[in-house]
Amino acid sequence: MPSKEYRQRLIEELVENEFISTQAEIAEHLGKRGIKVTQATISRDVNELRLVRLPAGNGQHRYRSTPLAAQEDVVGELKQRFRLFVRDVDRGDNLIVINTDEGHASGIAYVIDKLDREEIVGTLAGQNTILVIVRSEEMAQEILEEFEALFE
Amino acid sequence: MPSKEYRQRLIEELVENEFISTQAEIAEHLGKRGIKVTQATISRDVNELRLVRLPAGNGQHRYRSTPLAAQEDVVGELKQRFRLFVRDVDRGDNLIVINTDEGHASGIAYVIDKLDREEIVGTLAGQNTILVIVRSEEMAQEILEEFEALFE
DNA sequence: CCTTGCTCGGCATATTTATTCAGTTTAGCC
DNA sequence: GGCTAAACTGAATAAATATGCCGAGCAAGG
Repeated sequence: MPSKEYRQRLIEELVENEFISTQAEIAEHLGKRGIKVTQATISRDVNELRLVRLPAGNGQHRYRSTPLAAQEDVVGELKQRFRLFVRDVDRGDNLIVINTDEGHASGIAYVIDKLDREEIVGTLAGQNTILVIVRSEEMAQEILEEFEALFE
Repeated sequence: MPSKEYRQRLIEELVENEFISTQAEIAEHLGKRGIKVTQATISRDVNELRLVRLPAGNGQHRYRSTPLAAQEDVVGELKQRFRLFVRDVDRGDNLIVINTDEGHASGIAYVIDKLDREEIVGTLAGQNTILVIVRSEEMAQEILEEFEALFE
C-alpha cells in the first residue's frame, strides 16, 4: 500500500513538471498512476507540503512548491525537505556529503546556505549530491549530527 | 477617488504587515481605510498582484506577495541578478569565479544551478563569491563568455 | 482478546475564491 | 457636446478549497 509519504512525493514531482491548476487535476493525475484519493485528501496534502496556487496574471493558476522567500522558518523548511528528499548523510574530514533524490540537490543546498551558519564555508550541489564544506572537522561532526536530527 | 493602483498598493502593504488569511479580511481592512470594495474586486487584485495564499501547515493561511523565486524565466532572472549584484567574473582553468555584492552569492548560485547546464558540475557559494565548476577548460571559457554577455 | 489512542482518508458540507453578466464610469476622438 | 471603446466594479453564482465528523486500520499496553 503506497503510503501518504509516497503520494506526497508524487504530488511534489507533479507540480514541478506539469502545469497543474486545481486539486482535482492532481487527484486525476494520481489516479492514472493508480493512486485513488479524493480532493479532500489533496487539500490536506497541499497544506502539509505548503504548496501554493500562484496566479499567472492572465486568470490562470498554477500550483507550485513554496518559494523559499515566503518562508519564515528556514529550519522548518529544511527539516521538511530532508524528510521528503534526502536519502543519506555522511562525513569525511571537514566535508559533509548529502545524497538526495534526483534533481533536489540544488534546492536543498540553497536552503542550507540560507541557514547562514558561520561554520559552513559553502555548499556544492550537483544533481543528487550536495557537498557541504565546513571550517573544521569538529564543526563538521556537530553539523552532521544536527542534520541527522532533522530526520526525526 | 483613490484609484485601483492606490488600492493595490495598500493591499501589498497590508499582506506584508498583517496576518491576512482571506480576501474578505482584505476588504474589511480596506473598508476601515475608507475604501469600499467587494471580495470580487479583491480577487481580481490578488490575481494581478500575484499574491499567494500560503498554508502555514497548521491549517492556517496567510496571503503573501509572490517572491521572484517562482519565476519561470530562469535566464531572465539570472540576467537581472547579474546586473544588480555581480561585480566581477573571472576564470582559472575549469573554474569560474563570480564576485557578488555581500550576501548575494548563494541566491545567484541557486539560479545558476537552475540553468541545469550539462557543462556545469556544480556551484560553491560563500558570502560574496561563487565558484562554478565546469567539466572542461574549453567549456568553462564558453560559459564565461555567456556570463559576461549577461551584463550587456 | 480488549481497550485506548493515534493516523489516515472519505463523505458531505462550509468556506473561500473565481467568473459571468450587466451597469457605470472613464478616456479618447470627432 | 455626443459617440464609442475600454476599464472597472458589484451582485449573483460557479468553481475550487478547507474542514467537521466519522469509521477503518494499526500499535502499544493491559
